[in-house]
Amino acid sequence: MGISERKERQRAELREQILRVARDMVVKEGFSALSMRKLAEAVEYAPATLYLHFENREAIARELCVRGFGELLAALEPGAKVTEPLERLSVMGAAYVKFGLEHPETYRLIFMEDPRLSTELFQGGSDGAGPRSFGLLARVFEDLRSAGRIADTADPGRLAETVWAGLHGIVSLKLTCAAFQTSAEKLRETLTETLVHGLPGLKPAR
Amino acid sequence: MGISERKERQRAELREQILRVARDMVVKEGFSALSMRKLAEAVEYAPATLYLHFENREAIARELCVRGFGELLAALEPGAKVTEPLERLSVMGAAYVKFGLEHPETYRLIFMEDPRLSTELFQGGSDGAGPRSFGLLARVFEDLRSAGRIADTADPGRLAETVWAGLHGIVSLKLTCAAFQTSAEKLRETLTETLVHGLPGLKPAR
DNA sequence: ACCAGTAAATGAACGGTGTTTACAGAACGG
DNA sequence: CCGTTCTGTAAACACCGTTCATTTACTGGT
Repeated sequence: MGISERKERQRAELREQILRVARDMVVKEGFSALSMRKLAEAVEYAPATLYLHFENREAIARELCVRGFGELLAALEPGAKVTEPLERLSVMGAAYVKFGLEHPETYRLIFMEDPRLSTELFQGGSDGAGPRSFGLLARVFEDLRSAGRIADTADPGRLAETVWAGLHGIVSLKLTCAAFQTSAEKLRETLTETLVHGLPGLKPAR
Repeated sequence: MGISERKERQRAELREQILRVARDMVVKEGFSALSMRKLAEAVEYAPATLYLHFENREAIARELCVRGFGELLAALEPGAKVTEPLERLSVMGAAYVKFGLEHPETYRLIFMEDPRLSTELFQGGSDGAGPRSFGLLARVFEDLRSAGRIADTADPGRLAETVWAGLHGIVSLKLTCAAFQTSAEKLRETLTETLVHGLPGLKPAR
């Protein structure tokens, strides 16, 4: 009875091929250039065939989102192993920014296009790539707190969200407003450094 | 010879009406819902007529961008009058975030769509809304430095870019990833507070 | 070996999109 | 009054995502 298995395999294979080609199109020319007709042409099937494997264009984009986020998570994981929390913050932040700049269209797809594309990434208890990667960042501050190195009143979750927002701001501004002069890496450095130590040499008003 | 002036006036009026209706469409349903045909229908002209007033759809979007940024600048200006620099940072930051959340589609158009839409905003010496509003933020740190309240070595421009990126990160994440739990205003507060004073009660590793 | 039934694939259509162009009409200056 | 200039448009072009009736291919059962 290996025959239906082969069919299942072929089905999965085509699905995979569609996603591969779709990914290429997005990476090369952005999400808006992902056309169902061109995609069908590229995989050498009729447009209607795509709808046997995906509900619609958005479903393809969602799948690309999930996989893209998986890559982002993978890019963050090495840095998460650094022991010293503040150094870890630095390394992971740099990895995040690097990923965003090296995969601009993937990053756009996940974080800058339609909210519907990314919602599923960020729900579901603590499994799911979204909460997982967020957890990696939050642990920096949990570790600092449990080591008594920051105030007990500090909220690790909120600090992590703040850092994430800052990193995202750097990447996404670089991707849309070429105007910013400072390099992304220097901005990232200033961000983490200043978030940790405050403004250099700050004195109160007198 | 008031006749050609009247024509000129009528021409400008139609142009303005097109922009008004286009703005409404964008504000209500987002940039992607801005259709030349629907726009033509709404102003009761044939689609081709729109091309007598704008080069193409993108040109309309660019104009909306410029005006939207003008509104943002106007929203920032009151806060820029606050004397105490750190309080000014707080007030302006809050105004920025408020603007982004209250005009999501305008904000998206300026900062999260095609880079081509916003490029012109950020060039041209120190005139232009882009550099002007950036200057407002940079002055916070210039003032701090010239008052001897932060280190001479601190770079006001870089600090301003960092803050801007952080604020933008907060707004744009709120607009695309509903996932984030903390409210935008609390994130903004944490961002500025922490950027100024560093992590609360930080002690070095021992 | 044939037949029924199922799954895969498609051609053609529907209703949209931005944009161009050839043409019509009105209004104006001389 | 005529010729030019400006305004406006219908029609077409080349796309787009999606649906559906129909055909094709194949497989399990007789």
